[in-house]
Amino acid sequence: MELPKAYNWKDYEDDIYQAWEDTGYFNPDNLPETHVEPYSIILPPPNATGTLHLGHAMYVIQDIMIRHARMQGKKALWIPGTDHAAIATQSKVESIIMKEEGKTRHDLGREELNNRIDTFVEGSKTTIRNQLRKMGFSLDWSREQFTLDSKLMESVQTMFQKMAEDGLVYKGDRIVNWDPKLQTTVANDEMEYEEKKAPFYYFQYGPFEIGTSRPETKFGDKYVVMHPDDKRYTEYKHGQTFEAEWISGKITATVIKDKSVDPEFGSGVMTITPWHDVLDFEIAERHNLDKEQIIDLEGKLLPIAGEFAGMPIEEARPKLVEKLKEKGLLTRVDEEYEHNVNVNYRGGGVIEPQIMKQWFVAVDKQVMDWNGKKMSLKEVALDVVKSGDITIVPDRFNKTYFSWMENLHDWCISRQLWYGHRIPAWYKKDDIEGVNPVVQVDSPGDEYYQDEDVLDTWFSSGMWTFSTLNWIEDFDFETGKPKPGTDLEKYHPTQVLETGYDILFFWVARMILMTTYGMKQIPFETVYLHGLVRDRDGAKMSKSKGNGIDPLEMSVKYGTDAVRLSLVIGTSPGNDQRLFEEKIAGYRNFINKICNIARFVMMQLDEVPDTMKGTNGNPLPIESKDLALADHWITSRLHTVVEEVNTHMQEYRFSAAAELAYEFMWHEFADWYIEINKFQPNPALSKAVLETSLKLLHPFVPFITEQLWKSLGHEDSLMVAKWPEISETRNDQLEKDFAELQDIITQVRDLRGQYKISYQQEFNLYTSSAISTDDAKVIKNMCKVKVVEGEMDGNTTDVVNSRYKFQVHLGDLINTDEEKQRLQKEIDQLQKYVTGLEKKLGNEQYTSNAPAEVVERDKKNLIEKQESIVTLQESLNKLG
RNA sequence: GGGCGCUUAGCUCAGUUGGCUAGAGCAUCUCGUUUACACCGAGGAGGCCGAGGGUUCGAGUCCCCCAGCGCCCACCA
Repeated sequence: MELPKAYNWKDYEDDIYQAWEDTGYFNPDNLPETHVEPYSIILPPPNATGTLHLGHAMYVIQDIMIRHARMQGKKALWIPGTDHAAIATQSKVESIIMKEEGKTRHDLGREELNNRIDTFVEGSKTTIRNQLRKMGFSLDWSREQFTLDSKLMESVQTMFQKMAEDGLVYKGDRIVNWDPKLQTTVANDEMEYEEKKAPFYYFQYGPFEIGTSRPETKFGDKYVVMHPDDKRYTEYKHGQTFEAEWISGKITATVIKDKSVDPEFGSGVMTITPWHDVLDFEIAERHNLDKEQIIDLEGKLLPIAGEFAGMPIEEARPKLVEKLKEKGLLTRVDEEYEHNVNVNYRGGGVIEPQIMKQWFVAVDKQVMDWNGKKMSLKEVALDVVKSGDITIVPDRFNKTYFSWMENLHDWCISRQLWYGHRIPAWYKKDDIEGVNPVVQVDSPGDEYYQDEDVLDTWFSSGMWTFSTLNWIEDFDFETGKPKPGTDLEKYHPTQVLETGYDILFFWVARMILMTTYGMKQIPFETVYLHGLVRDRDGAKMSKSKGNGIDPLEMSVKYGTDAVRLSLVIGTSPGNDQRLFEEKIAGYRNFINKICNIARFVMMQLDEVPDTMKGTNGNPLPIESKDLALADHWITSRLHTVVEEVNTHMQEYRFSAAAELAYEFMWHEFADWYIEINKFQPNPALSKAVLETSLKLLHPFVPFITEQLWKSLGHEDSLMVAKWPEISETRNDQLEKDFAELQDIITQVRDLRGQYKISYQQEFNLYTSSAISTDDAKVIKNMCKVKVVEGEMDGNTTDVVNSRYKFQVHLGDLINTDEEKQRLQKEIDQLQKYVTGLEKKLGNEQYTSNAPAEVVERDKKNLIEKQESIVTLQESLNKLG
């Protein structure tokens, strides 16, 4: 097949992807029978909120692992899917509706809103599917999943029911993070802090001075709390009461002593508002104090606030301060106070803690059977990582995982949204408070109504590795094991979870909790955490900043393969990377290089009889005795590279693996071997080396390698070609011999350049000892010099074992001053090195403690360099 | 307050269990278009591996300490 000089990915990529899909190999059921051992990865589902960004392009790591496993003859399964992302999706659609129609969700009603969201989500899913295809991901589309599909819906609700039966899910009064804007609770880790400057007020409260940045919560305060050891307040005893003039007249307040108060902060005394502050809530729980609601769910003050009732807090605050000031209770104000405001990171409002009835997962209740012990969810989650059943790459995240898991509190899983998995709890219609639920998937009857809330989206995502493998049907709840012969049995636990480190807590930790409970298995053997993709200045990419790089735009401009390589090379797990266009362009050049290498090889093949072309899939013809040094060398190098790439792949060092294959292909195969092939052709070997290189590169750059594979006449896809295995035939001596030859060539070229000898001129080259005719030919052609054979000692020697001494007689061409300087500099450098080596070798501790081969190498090195110095010194002397 | 990471060539970054005279890409400079490729080839210059201590025959790599940058968690009445 004829290939163009420059590779035009646009002409190939879509067709190649279509051809892959046509083979059916993305589905492991269709793989040849030789593929036996299961290997599975579940794609972390992108949110169905629109389009994919560059972060999602990091899925390429998973494609590399899957393609690698598939070529290794495993039954490789990679399941795609999308997440309904309840709060993110609902608020996105709500804001669209508000913008376009000026309506709220309450105007539409629950059913209509969900219909609108479904339509939106369908559109997103189509876009996402196309984007994933465009990136060349070998996903099994026949097993595609969506977190709200009916089977998954049933799985989630069944899980809820099971957990409720085991007492792991309960309903309770808890202080929760309430978002008055989106009208929902927010998980702790869904909040972010915004630093704000706000006045900090000090008020007289009975005999105490108290400080607050939130005076509007103080209406119901009737406790003052201080540290038990605070010497300033020893005269006040725990439980003692006192009278105080406050907002609406005299009140009776109680002294509480609690260690959670920091005596250094403010006056060391504070009043508490248990209903609207997490810490205050805990103090109130400890001492059994009354709790009173001050602010409603809309963020407005309740009747307890008297004349301020009904006001939003921002409005009430200054007015209340004014009133207290008039009463003479305001003692001072700190205008420069900086504090953090909690904000819903999903684009919601300022969080107002509230006490509400919510559903929780109990993480400390010991009801799980694990390794013959009763353990809690938390204990199991800690155990599986501590015991090494789950490995986190890079391992420094173990520490982060442990500290997070150890501090985990019961997890609030109910959300006041309309979109998502509705909680399968049912109340009698007269049970308005919702205190006696029946928990089951289906409605117990007409006299019941269902809980209004939906589940936190991490509850369903936490089940992702097994819910996507048809857990609801294929898990035998009687035996606690997957049914034999099912996907669930074959592919679970999955091999790897590959995701960004930013959701280690959000997601990875919850998957471990949910899976050890639901499957009695770990969800995955290895967690590979990649870094975040940033712009060239290290800033996070975001739409609002406009510094984002659209992966698809880059794919069109430089080809998908180039984008994929740029995301892999030069990166390491857990560390952020900076990506910019020039980097992608650099890899585009490499893709073009591969294409041209193949073109050269094919042109060469066309010029030789078919019998010399080698046959498809044959092992390298390394055994042949007729090979020239270059042939031996490239073969040996290839084996070395294969071995090292394999090690890198095994150790999850994808950057190193890709870089090595890249280096070999370009700077060894193309720059040296192919150059030599121009006058010493070996098309069969060229082809074999090319094919093995294509295999090594395929997981990284699947499109170009597949295209060339087909061009080389292969029927079946490169996807299922046999991955190159480690070979015994590498030969270090050969590699060294060739390195010497390279060195000679470099020297000669250098001299030729130095004395301005043009290609047309000839200059004679004498070697001081025998050199094989093959090598002489290589030198002659690579350097464009004439090799005078008459000066050799007659016969060619065995190329493999010959040693060279090399000397160039340049006669009149030499510019003595320059040459003297050059030689002297070189001698000085070498002398320095030799002195260092001698000192090293003179040290007995070194010679006896260092590995023998290292010492040996140093000794050999020393002799060589000493010889070089002598030679150089001779040359210098000759110049006078 | 607790924890983690980064600091290596002008820029972006690799560097595995300590062991060849510390690497790559881009940028730069010199030379070169002989039909695989100018999205190219040959070569050069450019580094007290953040500072300071320590362990070791030997440290970019391990330990301690410091500095700058970044991130996570907790707290902020």
